Amino acid sequence: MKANSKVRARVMDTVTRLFYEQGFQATGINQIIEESEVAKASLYEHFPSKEAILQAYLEDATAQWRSEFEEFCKGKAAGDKTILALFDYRKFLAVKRGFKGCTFIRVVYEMPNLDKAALEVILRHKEYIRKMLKENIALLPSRRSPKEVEELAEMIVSLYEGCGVQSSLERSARSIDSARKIAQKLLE
Amino acid sequence: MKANSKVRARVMDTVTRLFYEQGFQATGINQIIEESEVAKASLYEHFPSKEAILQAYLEDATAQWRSEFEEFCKGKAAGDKTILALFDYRKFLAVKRGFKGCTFIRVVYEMPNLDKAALEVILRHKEYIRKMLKENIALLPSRRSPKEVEELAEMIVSLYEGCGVQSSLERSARSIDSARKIAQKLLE
DNA sequence: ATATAAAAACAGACAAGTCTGTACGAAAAT
DNA sequence: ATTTTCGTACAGACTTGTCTGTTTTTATAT
Repeated sequence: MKANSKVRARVMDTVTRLFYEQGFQATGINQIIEESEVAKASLYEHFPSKEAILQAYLEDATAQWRSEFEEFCKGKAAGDKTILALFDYRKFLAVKRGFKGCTFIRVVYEMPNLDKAALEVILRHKEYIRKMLKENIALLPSRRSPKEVEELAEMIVSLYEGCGVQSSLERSARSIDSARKIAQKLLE
Repeated sequence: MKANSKVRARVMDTVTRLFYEQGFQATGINQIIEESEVAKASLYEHFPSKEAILQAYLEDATAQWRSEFEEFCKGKAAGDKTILALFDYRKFLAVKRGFKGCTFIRVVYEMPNLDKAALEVILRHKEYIRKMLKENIALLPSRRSPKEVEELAEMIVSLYEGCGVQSSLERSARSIDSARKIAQKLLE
């Protein structure tokens, strides 16, 4: 009964909060066990190391992102509406969490020599977004060549990542709103 | 004779390398003094704390960035050529340093509760870039309203920051090349 | 339902090492 | 002669991870 244990869930809840607020390195094992209300021995029964916690966290967080985003898109038409929802979701998260930037880029930037497996999870996540963009761009009324689709997707990815960075510098949603408007124009 | 001391310069050279390669937190005082070939007492004679080293590093690095970028623009016409040089310089740096992203965003993302003074230095730097963009956009032959200038600058900032993030994920210059092309098109 | 066996979570001490920053007197440079 | 740099020992607090033994929970058998 290790898989559906409550220890794992409590640890994940805690690190989801702490890793985002403080960063991975600034969060110690002792703080994790204290705030999860879990014994140290129990934690190490579930995760062999702090690195393993990070790995599990990234897997959970990317999955959570996708499911919440898909929820966010419910009721929205495919095409431009879904693409714009990407910016709406980013804004929603940024406001909720105090403009500290993208969870995943944060990890990559904090640890330039990141574990290969961890980077893999993040790349897969970003690939999911890119694919979603391309599919939805292809659905738009104005017909575009594959090359044009590719280029527009690239541009929206840049806008998306760029406004995330910018909003964390300014600690405001201004750049996200702005990026959304620009994207809207590009999608016409 | 503290200002033109060699200790300060050697420490700055070392941390410029180490902070970028490993990150600030992962770089210890002991590693700094060892690789700078400086005694610990000497280091603390020049910098009251590790935080102070970070502050001096950010000031030096932003100043260095600007002077090197201006060197990079020498011989280039004002307007679109200068704006595109921003991407060329980013590519130059990214290739040279192994695609670990923007120096300054790295610091912001690594330490979400960064010192106010340190954040100030970074914001000033990013403001410098934005101002440079607006000035050069205004010089372009196709006349634009102030609002259009503002919006185009915003877009190029996003492209610039976005491709920096993207290139560090992919560990390649592809996204920088791509962003440059898109910028070129937008500037027509 | 109740007794028993097995699994899981517990609290906390401890090891072994890291970290930043201070203090000392000696050596070197100006 | 005065300032700077040096080497190094040290304090004190922190780090991750291990280990021990106890208590609680869960599953099974009667």
